[in-house]
Amino acid sequence: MPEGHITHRAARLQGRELVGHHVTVVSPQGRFSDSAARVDEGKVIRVYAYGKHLFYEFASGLSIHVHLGLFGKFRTSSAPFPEPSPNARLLIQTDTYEVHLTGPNTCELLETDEVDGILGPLGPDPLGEPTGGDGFARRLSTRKIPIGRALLEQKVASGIGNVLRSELLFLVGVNPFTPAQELDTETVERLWAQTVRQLQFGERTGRIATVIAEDQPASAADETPEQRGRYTYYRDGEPCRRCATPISVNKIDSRNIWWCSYCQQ
DNA sequence: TACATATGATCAT
DNA sequence: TGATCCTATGTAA
Repeated sequence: MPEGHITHRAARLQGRELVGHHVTVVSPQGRFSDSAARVDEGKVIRVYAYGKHLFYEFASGLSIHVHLGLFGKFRTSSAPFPEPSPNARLLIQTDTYEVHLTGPNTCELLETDEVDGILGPLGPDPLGEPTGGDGFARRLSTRKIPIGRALLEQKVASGIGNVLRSELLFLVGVNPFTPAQELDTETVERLWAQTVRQLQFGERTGRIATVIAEDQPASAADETPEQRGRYTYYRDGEPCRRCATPISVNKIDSRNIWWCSYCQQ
């Protein structure tokens, strides 16, 4: 589920319903109960995302910090509300709308300076700061590690996940194992521009889909949901949509990365 | 019933 | 590099 587009989309859609309202905050599962009680009946003044982090800011100055991790999911509903899962870590309700959160990596209550401590180390967010390309380039220029690894480091750019890193490197024609600092300026600029573009598209649609019309197969009936609309992700052994070379897969730091050995030399 | 797997990140060694 | 945390789902046994 969660790359940067998901948190930004969640912040936009949930913020529309929650900001300005006094909300009920509880933790059906129990592990966030003490914190929930401290903001229960409080007024939400802002819901925002930075990279993969999402914050609900209350008039009291306290903020709920959520990071979905690999398993976290939001479910939102209008009244009448469904029965909450007993695993729900967090449940936020107005009279007419609710946010239901399961499986987050992080769900904690923070003071303002603690929020700053979370945001401080993060690299530019392509959705929050589309003009952050210079900062992105600066951070890459000192890294000897493979670009495929650097893209997942949230201090390089915040919001890129495992789907997008494979797709981005295909779109700019770069081999994932190229040392980050060896990329030329023009390539890094194209990489940033694609990151902004793809995350913006994902924010609007709720899904990372990178394939342009002329590369789109006539029938996608035999494609899995993971493969659909993507050049490389989960397509190992399948023909490249541009050159028909079978897509390769390898591990970088125990996570799969897919690429085309012809288009990305 | 058990196991594998997943768009993440941290901490210990 | 490996262990660990978090949840849901699909497939194997």
